[in-house]
Amino acid sequence: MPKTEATDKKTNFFQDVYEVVKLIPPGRVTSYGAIAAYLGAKGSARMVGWALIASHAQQGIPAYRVVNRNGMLTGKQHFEAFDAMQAHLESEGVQVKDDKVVDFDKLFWDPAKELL
DNA sequence: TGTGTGACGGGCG
DNA sequence: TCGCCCGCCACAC
Repeated sequence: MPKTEATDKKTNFFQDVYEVVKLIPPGRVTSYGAIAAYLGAKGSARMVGWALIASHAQQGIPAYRVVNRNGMLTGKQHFEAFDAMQAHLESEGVQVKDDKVVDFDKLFWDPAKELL
């Protein structure tokens, strides 16, 4: 046994979150709850947010495409720059107004459906 | 080992 | 409609 799965288990959770986030297509956004539900951890959306914080250590993780259920860029304060999150979204064609994603309902990307 | 915290979500008044 | 509380689970101290 190469490694203890019990210890690797939590790591899988973080990696799993990264995998889903990386699968989010440009110009689209999703919510923490959607990712949590897709991972089977429905109701534990906070864990997704926690994983996103750790995602800073990883590269290629478009965490700026992940917002809360209201479409608000609640995690922007955790970015290198407060406007980096909004800038990235606008760069992909996602309109952001008052730290909120415009037409969030249309741009919403549900991994449980799209990634089926 | 136990307590507190957190990039959330849903329910209730 | 707005605001508050509870639940949820992993991690840090």
